[in-house]
Amino acid sequence: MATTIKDIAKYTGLSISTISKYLNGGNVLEHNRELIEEAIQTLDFKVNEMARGLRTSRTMTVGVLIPSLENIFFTSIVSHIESILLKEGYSTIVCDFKEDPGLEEKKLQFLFDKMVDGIVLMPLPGNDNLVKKIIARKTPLVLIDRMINNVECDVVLVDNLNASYNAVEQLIIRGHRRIGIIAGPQNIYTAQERLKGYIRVLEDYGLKVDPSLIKHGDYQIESGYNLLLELMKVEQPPTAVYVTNYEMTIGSIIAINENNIRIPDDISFIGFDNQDLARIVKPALSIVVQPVQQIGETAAKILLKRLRKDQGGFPIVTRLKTELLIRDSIKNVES
Amino acid sequence: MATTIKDIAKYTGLSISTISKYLNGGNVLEHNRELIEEAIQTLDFKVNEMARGLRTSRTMTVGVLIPSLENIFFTSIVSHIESILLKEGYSTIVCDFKEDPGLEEKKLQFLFDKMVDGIVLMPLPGNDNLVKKIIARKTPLVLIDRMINNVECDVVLVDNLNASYNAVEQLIIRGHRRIGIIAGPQNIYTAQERLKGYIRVLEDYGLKVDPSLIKHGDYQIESGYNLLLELMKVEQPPTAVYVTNYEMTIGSIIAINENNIRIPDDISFIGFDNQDLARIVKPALSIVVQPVQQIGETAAKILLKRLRKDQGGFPIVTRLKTELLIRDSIKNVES
DNA sequence: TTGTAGGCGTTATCAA
DNA sequence: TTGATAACGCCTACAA
Repeated sequence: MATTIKDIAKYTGLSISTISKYLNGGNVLEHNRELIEEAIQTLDFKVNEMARGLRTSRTMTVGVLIPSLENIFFTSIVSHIESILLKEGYSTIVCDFKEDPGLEEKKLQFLFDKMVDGIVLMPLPGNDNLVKKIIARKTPLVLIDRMINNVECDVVLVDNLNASYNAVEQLIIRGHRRIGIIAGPQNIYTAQERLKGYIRVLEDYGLKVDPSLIKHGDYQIESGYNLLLELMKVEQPPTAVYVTNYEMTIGSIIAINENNIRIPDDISFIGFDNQDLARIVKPALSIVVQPVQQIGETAAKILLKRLRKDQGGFPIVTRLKTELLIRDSIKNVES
Repeated sequence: MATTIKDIAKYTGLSISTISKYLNGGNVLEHNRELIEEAIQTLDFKVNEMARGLRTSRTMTVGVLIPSLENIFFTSIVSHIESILLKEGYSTIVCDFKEDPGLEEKKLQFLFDKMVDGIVLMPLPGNDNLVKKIIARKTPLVLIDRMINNVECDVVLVDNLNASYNAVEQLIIRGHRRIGIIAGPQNIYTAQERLKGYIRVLEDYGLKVDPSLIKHGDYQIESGYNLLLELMKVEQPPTAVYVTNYEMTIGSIIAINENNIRIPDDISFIGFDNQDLARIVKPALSIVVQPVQQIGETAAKILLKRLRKDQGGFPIVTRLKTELLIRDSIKNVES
């Protein structure tokens, strides 16, 4: 049997309620404090979270809901969330919904049933009412990666617009005038932002935006593969291409390899997200790198703040900067 | 306020204990059964796991302890574990210990404090007493990826020996006689097995095992990089190399690219673990693929069995087969 | 088959 | 500051 408050009470000769008070930060005579601490040490006492939870209806548990556990971008964010929360005694229940909206709802219900104290969510598009549901239950919530329109909520974003802007700008500076983009789904927030950055920088530099150079994929490997080939078949093909997520970057690279397209001679290339990838591919890829650690830590810290009932600054919208790694996949074009 | 058994009792006019009995699979009059089910539906009743847990000292929670959350091999196993457990109402607390033995112990303690009902562990070498600790507490435990000597425990393994055997055999069949291996740490079980398979197949085919062609790395990218270059500098370099985990495969590929080594002309290559990688690299890589889904599902199912107090077949040692994908990275050597 | 009553380990209220 | 006591929601003898 595990030791309980009762045991501590016996050991110290104090009452249960005094021990409980001490445990929750109340004032206790110096002498008693020492006594209690000694008892806790020697008896190896740990509060029973379930009993406590039953009384306080707090579970010291938070749910993290992400689209997939087979995606390094997501899991490495989770990893950083988890280590922050753990320090405060919270355990993290990770659920993925395999990119399936139906599952998203189911898993959320699961988390509700488990009575998590808070939730970190990376929402799929179109499921905005899920977010509303969470908020309606007053469960503290931090969103990651995208905002929901007309809903006030703490959110950690990446500055996708400027990420694109800076990436494409480097291509322009190096003389490229026809630049293709493999963008994401039009209903996904991050995809919209990344596309906006592309368009804006072209406009800022007085270049025309050619719709035939804008391809919308679904963020999966296959569409990266197909769209890259489509781009190469355009009447006047681009001299450079910018791919806006990890999976499509992989797909594009596969297409490039299988079709003997040369980087950067046939096409200059900027990809997204994964540093290892950048080095594996030859020549070394230029990529936009997202600050996964910061994303995770920021989300966790905001959630902890809310868990403490601190509503300061609500809603906190954090926008983190990406990093642009320029490697050997970009060619200078003579003008 | 959430609805409780009490509410169901009121709604149905039955007593709390009858409801409870029903909930736990006891016999109830057909008429009452329907009544209760109706009440549960309309009042949207969910048992309070904390109250139940307080009584039964079960948390309906299992802990999964893996070396890292930034490794697709691990996280995709976790993903499959999680979806099986979820169906049975268990939530999964994932902890990673960032490849740090100190953390491993800490996180385990965390799981104990959270009173998880069971644990799935992928243990680091040398921390065998952790496993013993878990067993001593009688917490159901399933090991993944490696066994512990002199300890009886359910475990899900991959047939690493034959994985290596088959991979290297393909190289031999294609005429290779000097085959290098980038093996893992000598104290890691899987690494030992993979090396054994390499040695055995060489012996079976009457080839001599040349120690200068066996390099031990630490399963990290960097060592894959270094060791591949070392192998190429051996007096009589190998014509083929077999790399025994994902990270070192990446490292090797980077080294190959940066040094303009050609696959398969300069060297034939078989890597490990990641299917995407195989396609990204040009030419397409041959690789050993581990059955991540089976690993996860098997582990989860065994754990569930134990959670049900079913000790049948203890200890269950499952050994799963790998798959060998042969692609374009292997050259036929004329003899 | 159903109901009564006690207790799981904690927190919170109120007196002392 | 401390202590007695009543919940929190559920399960489980035991009695009816």
